Amino acid sequence: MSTEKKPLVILTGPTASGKTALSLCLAKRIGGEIISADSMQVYRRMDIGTAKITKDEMGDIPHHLIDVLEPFEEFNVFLFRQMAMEAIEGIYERGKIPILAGGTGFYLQAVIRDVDFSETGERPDLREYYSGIAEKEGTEALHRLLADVDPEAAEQIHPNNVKRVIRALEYFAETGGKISGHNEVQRQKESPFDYRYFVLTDKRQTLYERINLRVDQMMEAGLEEEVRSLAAEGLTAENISMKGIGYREFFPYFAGECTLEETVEKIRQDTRHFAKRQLTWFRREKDVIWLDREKHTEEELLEMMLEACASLPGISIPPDK
RNA sequence: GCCCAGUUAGCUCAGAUGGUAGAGCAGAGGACUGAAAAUCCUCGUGUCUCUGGUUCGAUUCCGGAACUGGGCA
Repeated sequence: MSTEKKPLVILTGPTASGKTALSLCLAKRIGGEIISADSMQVYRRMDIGTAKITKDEMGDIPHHLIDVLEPFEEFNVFLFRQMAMEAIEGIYERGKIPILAGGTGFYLQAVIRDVDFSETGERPDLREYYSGIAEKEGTEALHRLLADVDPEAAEQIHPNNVKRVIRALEYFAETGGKISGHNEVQRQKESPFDYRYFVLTDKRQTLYERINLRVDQMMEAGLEEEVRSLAAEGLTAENISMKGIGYREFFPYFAGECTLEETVEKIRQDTRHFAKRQLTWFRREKDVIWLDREKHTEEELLEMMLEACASLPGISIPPDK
């Protein structure tokens, strides 16, 4: 038991698994504040498509990292980690427990494992240069460039995964070092937190049904209008915010390239695929506590969480009522 | 009732002048360390509708049946 580690609760799971509601219950019981670990809910005016929690639903539980950016602004892990760490510090000062809630596994990992991204930034010019090479000479040619400077990374990254090949090359150009080495160092790090990592899940079929239903509800709630007005602001498929599911699918429709029905079906498909990828990510994480809706009621799940959290440093869980 | 077309993987369809078949989508698994709701990798045996016939051998050719479209009455 390392006493200097700070308490941290993670509540995640695939999209539409019901994280939001559970996170509120938990926050109330353990005196927590919620930090959204979601790459899209940070954007203002993207409410329906991100299934963002409303002010009403929040009640008196403070929420962080929601509605903090304009949709044309960039966002990435580095920024997330920085903002999340600041929020966490503030929560400790208030004597509360931070609850990281959201479905972006990569972001969660950056905080839990204390991954340092500070030594290099983004170089749009380099990215453009390298993607030019990929286009003109082929992905294999680009991959060979990486093999020359960082054979380990080249071996780990598939030639077709141009985005990651570019990042590795960008890293080398910026620092003169190998990204494979950087990753190795970060992987060895011990977490600065005493954390409980909960993953909410359910039977695959149930999850998919819920996703389909939720997409319909989003459409009824006016998703199309939401995306239209964002597009009217000048946002295009190129903006990072518009890469979000439920947004990017509309652009071909606006351009007259497909029907609304096709668009909606595409959103359902993309969301299902996304949920599947999330599950793959969580399965790989160690130390996760699975909360299976197929086997337990919501009350039981909450009890399981409270029990697991009881041993966290500096926590006090008053009995219910 | 007659004529034509179709019936092949969960779906949409391709295909072999006869040697038991393959794409896309769906689905499944995986990777992931400054785009992560992103990006990328891997995985296809199914009574080729049924039934007779021809044939060494038929899902492929011929006959019949069923079903589904379309047309004519």
